[in-house]
Amino acid sequence: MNEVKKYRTPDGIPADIVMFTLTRQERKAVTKSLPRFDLKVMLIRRRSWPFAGAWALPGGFSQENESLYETARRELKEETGVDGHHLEYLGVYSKPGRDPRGWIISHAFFALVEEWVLEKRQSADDAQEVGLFTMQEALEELDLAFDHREILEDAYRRIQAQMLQTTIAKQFLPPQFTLGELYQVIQTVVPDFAELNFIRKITSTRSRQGILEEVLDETGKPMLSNQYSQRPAQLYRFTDFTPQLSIYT
Amino acid sequence: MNEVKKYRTPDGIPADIVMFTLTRQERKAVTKSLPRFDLKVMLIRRRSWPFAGAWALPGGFSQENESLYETARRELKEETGVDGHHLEYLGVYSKPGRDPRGWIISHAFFALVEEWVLEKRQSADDAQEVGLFTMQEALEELDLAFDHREILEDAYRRIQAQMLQTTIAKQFLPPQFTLGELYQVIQTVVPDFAELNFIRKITSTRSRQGILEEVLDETGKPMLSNQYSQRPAQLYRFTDFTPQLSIYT
DNA sequence: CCAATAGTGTCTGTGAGACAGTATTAC
DNA sequence: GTAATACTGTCTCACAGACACTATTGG
Repeated sequence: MNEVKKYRTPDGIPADIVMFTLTRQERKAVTKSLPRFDLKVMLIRRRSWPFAGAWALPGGFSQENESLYETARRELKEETGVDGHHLEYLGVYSKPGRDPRGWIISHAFFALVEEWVLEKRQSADDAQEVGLFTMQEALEELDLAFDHREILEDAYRRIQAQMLQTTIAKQFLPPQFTLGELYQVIQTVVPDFAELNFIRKITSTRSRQGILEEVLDETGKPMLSNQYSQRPAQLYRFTDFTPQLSIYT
Repeated sequence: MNEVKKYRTPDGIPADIVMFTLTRQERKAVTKSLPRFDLKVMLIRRRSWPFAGAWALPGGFSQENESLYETARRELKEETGVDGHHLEYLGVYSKPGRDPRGWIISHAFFALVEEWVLEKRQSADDAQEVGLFTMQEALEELDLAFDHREILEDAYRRIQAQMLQTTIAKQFLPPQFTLGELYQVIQTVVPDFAELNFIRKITSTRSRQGILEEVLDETGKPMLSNQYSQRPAQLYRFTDFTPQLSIYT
């Protein structure tokens, strides 16, 4: 471990960011109805070699005076104009030959961003072509630059696992929400998720001392919302509690 | 992304490996008894600057023609003399100043290794001082080099989560094992784990179509073992099934 | 018989899963 | 009334949790 500098060192250490957002679908319903969403990812079109013209994940090189998380945070802020988003490390991509420019080891992060942030970015930036794509479009119809398809696949798997095992759903929800909204968000990210008795289970005794709690108003009465339904629905919020999952219990 | 080589680049990209093993405790019981284990980690004592004399995780620098996983695999094989162990990526450690030698970004992995492999290594290598330490010793009593204490803490958390959420327990078990053995392994890694009705739950109807299956002999009769108990116990093996955990179900 | 592990019996309460039915309210 | 969502009723079966009890067998 003390032969530093005798060997060849990498040519660059970028951080690439998978920026997820939920976009709201247009719905033509005669009465109020629950929003439906699409999970989308932000990509930028490369203008120069290599992979000129291909879509790629936004990213940038790390500098000596910052950690990789700080690199990612800086890039995310540069891309969105907003700070404070959920940003999480995904992994390292270091396969030889992954970047024709040389020995370049990329660190992937994923971020959860509100729709309006990316839309603003999309319209504001005339220097760079920016696009929002569904997972299917990005994974099956585009030829992404570098190994970004692999990164995106990993990120997709990760966000799906996180959606079911953690409370990151809150990143896509207002502080208070109805169970219908929560269900829509989960289903958007994990289409296979189907729980017939979702309300039952999430409000059952065990879960009641759990991840969600009812929102009460000043007088202690349950707070309702009829934003998405005729019949008002109970508002919930996430607690600080994160359950420990186990396959053995 | 096309300004490569104009900027300063890192001075080295090592992979550091947290090598976990279970060591068998001596037990003085009058009859056959279940083995008790300690979770231990392998450290090596540094001989040169920086942190000369301090204990550190084994590791080595990545080369241009290999991915970081391959670096880790190579280092693991060099350290143990054995290939094919469970080896998993843990994360990147890139805080500025973490290594006085320069801009050095480390990638941590953790590996699960059998006790005998490390014991052989320990006695065979007279060039390097090698030690096996319990988590408590390593985290509370030693001053580890670099940020290796932080890495070790992360690895400990990770292996505990993995032990409960995946079937890596099988890495510490023979292909066929009794439920008592499995319970000991889980409890060694996750001391908080306590399930009064462990056998009940793991063999209940739902779990029966689950992660474990009974081992049968050629004639279809259940296979038993009395290695650790007077009364023979049913042998089990892990299936290929890995359940999807969710906080919403 | 004893020690040590490997189970089973039993009881209560609660959840899972399926699906029908009722509630609410803007339009 | 209708549409859309938000629940509640009801039923069966299985599991969770607690703890006592029986089973096995080498020494």
